[in-house]
Amino acid sequence: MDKLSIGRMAELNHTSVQTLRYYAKLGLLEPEYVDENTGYRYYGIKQCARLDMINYMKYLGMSLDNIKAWFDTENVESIPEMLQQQAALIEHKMKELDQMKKAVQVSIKNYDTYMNAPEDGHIVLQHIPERKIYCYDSEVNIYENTLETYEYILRELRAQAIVNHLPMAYFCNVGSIIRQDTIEQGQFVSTEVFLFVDPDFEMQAGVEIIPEHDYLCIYCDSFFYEREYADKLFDYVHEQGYEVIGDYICEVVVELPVFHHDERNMFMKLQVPIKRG
Amino acid sequence: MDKLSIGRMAELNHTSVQTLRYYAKLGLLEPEYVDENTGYRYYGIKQCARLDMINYMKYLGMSLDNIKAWFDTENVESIPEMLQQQAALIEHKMKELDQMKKAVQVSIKNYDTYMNAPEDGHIVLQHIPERKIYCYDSEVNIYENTLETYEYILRELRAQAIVNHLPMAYFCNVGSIIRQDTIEQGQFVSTEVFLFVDPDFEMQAGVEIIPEHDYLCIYCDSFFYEREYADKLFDYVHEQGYEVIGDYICEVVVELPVFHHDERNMFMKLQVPIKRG
DNA sequence: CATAAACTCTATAGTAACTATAGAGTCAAC
DNA sequence: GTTGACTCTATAGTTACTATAGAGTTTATG
Repeated sequence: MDKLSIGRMAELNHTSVQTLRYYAKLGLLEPEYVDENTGYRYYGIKQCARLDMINYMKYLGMSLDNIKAWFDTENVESIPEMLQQQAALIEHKMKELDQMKKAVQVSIKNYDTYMNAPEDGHIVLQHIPERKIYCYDSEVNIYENTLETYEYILRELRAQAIVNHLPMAYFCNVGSIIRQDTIEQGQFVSTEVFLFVDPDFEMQAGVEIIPEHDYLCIYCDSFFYEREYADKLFDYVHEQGYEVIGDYICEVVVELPVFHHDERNMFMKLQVPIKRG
Repeated sequence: MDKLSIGRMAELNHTSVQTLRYYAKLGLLEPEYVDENTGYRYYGIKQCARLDMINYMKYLGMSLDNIKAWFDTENVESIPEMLQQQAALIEHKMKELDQMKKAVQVSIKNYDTYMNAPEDGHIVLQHIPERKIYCYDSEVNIYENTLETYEYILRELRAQAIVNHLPMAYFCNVGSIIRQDTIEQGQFVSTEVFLFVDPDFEMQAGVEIIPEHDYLCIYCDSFFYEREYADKLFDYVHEQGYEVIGDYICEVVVELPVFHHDERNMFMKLQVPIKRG
């Protein structure tokens, strides 16, 4: 008496008939009574308790397999431990999401920069606050070689970043750097690439701070024009009587998911810190 | 020249050969050159750019299908919009995780209460701070009927909670309530069940506050002994000359995932607010 | 009581983003 | 020329279900 058909049971518990059949198959929740002739499943109302527990454990992020194993052992003492594990798991997922959120925010900011960038080739003066980067020295001059070398160097930077457990999120904002002394020697040579990290990222080998400064900036939409545009930038610096007071940076603002033969399509912001000479 | 075998390409990009084959099959990243005779895939180093973009978009939470659709349209203008969508999605997931975290914390707290509970049948005086509950009146006396009726009433409470968009998280902490006036009439009758909600849960129909008070409490490990234990509690109240100053509450502290015939196995904390008479 | 509508059964395929395997063929080095 | 490492296709498995087909059962209505 008081047996519930599978449909009614599903309805009462806001689930589907298929789900109940699936649970029955897994041995997670077997109907109280099964008609031998028709194979019809009939549940007792008290079985809702077990279904509630399944749903609750599912909600805590456990897999059906785990839940079943749980029910099979019926070990009450280890409940707090498993709850602690779930708490840790949730904490971990939250951190991941936090990283993702940051990554998206950086991308939004960068696309905004891209959309509102001054005309290509136009030089602008801009105050840029302090930034933190994670640098990798490839010991190969980026500008002596092709886009292919650059790709290899980027792979190495990434490998380094992975080895040092930097979150994936940072990978959307890379750049290359030419040191002040190299520039002063009139050379356009760089062996270092970097990625921007959070201001609160811990200091360690490879991590350095780029101080706040006034920068002269020029935007450039192709890897192949960087040199040309940078020359223009430095010409301007000298023409206007500015003095270079730090490293030159080529920041990749966005990479556009539009490919010419699968090649990178980058939008870069070339920048050099200056003061009135 | 400079073609990468699938293994090398996988290695450079910290992914697996199968993944690359899978992407090729989906048309997401097709090798630059495929040997007609052997079917061997060969990639160009520049194709890493596309793979980077795939990984980045994946990291933002997009599906491969979406990514492909994206590449196929190559619509740069809608990038900010899609980034905003991803941001919203992440925000939503974070809220969900937050609820889960709360649920786990409540469970941890409850199991702690359970593990450290005074001896079964022992009466203790305890100060309990203000709590907020979401109440549902079934209009059926819980104590006149069986566990089965209780199950049905719980289903109704849950249905109500779902209609009112209460998060699932709250469902791990339910109880029933007997109003003060009913008790004063010497009746042990309740038609109301509830679930605890966050202190910051918005006030609405069904939500009420249980004020802070000193409570006499007794713990009980079976649905069937509630009446008996509650009697004991009230006897004690009178013996000791206390005065009941609010509603009686039967709080289900934990439900143990140990089933006798799939039945609920509850650990309850019966509590009545009092003052010195 | 007959019929129709609603329900249930089993079995199979599909979902997403891969991983794992078998069995056959290919490449690079010694 | 042989070995070992690599790659190919094709298939099955993963999770927690959903969807479907085709057959049988229960319930409501006339």
